[in-house]
Amino acid sequence: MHGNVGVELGRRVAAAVQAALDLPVSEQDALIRPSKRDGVDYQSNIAMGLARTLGRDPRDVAADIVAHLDAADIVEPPQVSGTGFVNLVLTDDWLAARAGSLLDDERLGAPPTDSPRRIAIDYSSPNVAKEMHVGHLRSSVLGDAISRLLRFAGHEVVPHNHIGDWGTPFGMLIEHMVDEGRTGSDDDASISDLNGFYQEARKKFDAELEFANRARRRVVLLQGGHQETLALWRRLVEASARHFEEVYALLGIQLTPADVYGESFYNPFLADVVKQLSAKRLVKVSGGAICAFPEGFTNRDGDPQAVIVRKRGGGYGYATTDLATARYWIEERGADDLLYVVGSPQAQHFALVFAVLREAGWLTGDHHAQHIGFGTILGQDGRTIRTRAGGSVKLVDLLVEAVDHAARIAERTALPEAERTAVARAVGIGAVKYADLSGDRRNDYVFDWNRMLAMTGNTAVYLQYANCRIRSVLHRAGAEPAAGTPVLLTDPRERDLLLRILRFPAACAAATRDYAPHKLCTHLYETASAFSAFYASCPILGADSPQVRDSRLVLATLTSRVLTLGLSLLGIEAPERM
RNA sequence: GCGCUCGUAGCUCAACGGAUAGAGCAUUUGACUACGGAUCAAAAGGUUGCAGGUUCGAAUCCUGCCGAGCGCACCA
Repeated sequence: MHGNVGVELGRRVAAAVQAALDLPVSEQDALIRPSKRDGVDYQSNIAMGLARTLGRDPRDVAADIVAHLDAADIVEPPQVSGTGFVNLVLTDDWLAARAGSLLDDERLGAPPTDSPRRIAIDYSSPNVAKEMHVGHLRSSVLGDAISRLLRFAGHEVVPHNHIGDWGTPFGMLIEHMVDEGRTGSDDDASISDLNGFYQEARKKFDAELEFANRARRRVVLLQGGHQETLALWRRLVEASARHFEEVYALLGIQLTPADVYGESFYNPFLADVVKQLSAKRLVKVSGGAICAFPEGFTNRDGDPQAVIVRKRGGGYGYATTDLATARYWIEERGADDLLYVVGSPQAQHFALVFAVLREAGWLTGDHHAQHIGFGTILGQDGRTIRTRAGGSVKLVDLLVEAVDHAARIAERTALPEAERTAVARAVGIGAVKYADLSGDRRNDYVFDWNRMLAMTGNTAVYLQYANCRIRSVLHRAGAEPAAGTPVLLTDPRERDLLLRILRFPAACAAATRDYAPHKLCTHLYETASAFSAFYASCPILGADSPQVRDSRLVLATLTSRVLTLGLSLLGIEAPERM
């Protein structure tokens, strides 16, 4: 019995098609869909398609399938309806038995994949010496949620944080450190205001020719491995790393210092990448630069689109780094798949890089490389979000503000101070992350405190609150129901809720397959809504009989576990009380 | 100019080629000494940007327009 109800039904229907029509079809071909018809749980849409190839009446084909369907242990006798739909209704007995068996299943019915892969995923990617800003929020939040989902599905996930720690800005920064005398070993704290330090250096770089020249020479020293320069560079990187860790801790992002593979890491491989591409005759010199011209891309003049792998002056750009990165993860680390959680504007860049990788043979048909693009966070004015002064919004400021907003909500609770602080954090951070995850990632969205902290509708707070109500009831009940407690479906809302709970595996699978956390969000919201309806009309502790009370405690327990597990897969906390 | 993404209720968003396109907010109307009302139930709200096409069936796939955003050689 497959944990995903739709998959199990698909197998049964596929077997029926085989038996009735002697046609080989897969469980996917069975086209099992949750039905919107009243009183129908699932439907199979397979008969209409088969009827065409068979030259038969779709209703007859459907009737044939139904006649051969071996699923009486799961569903009521199926009905053919409309133009050839097969309507499936799960039996109450089967539903109740499933509920009982989920009680001691940590995964709530979601089976691990039967084809686990090693997946290298690139997300977050902040820049050294620059404070993290809202521009890094979506990549961090989405990448983290997708990583958690993939790991839960049973894949080996290797995150790598591709930080910007190399290149021309570092000559400028290091030279500024020297000018300011911030070279002593006890000066680390003095670079804590990273943004300010960067801006000072930038200003000086633009204004003073002499400084600019020194900065350029310093880049050469850095890339040439000059010891003192490298030592200063490392101090910058370390100061930044501390800052990243603070933000990740506050935001609940799982990236650690061990996951950092910055641009500098790939530096030793760049020359060889160009050499190999050259040996494969995939590059030529154009305008003084060494370029690849992958098939099928044209630039604005209608000429082949260049991917510059070595710049005119001999330096390397980000395309080369990305090529080296991909090659490293595939060849050195044995990755099957490469995922990049990077904003949609980079779509063409990745298409070009993937094309070059395939032409070079580094990426083969066995590998799956995908750019997981996402839309921009907009301000109330519908433009890219900025501070009133026009600068980029610091991520820490944004998160602190989120926690402050949430603290105002938590103020009227009677919780002890320490717990209230933790709740404010869970609610505030959860609101920000959920706002980022609950819509299709491709869409831009407008950042709006009121909407993301709303206590009704599809928000993290609503889910967290629903869970707290359940936890409160369970706490009052004294003990959680034991595995094997019989479930009785005495009210339609109990059945609705249970059916929803049993669809959790399908929601997880869809969210994972499409790298679409919002599909899980939608499901959690529907689960919480179904619980609220159940809760409003089905007394749990005050149920008419001990049997019904215990049965409802099972439903409440399972609901709480769906919400808690689901939120955790999104990287969001579910407090006991709030 | 070429390419990519998007256009769904007043607003914010769902909908794996399937039946009568669904939620929330806002609006209107009901329900309660309430296991946490931060709730539930119901009404109203749509020519899915426009026009063709493919299909038994299209918001979804194809083509052309209209509109929005982004990208298209040495910043990453």
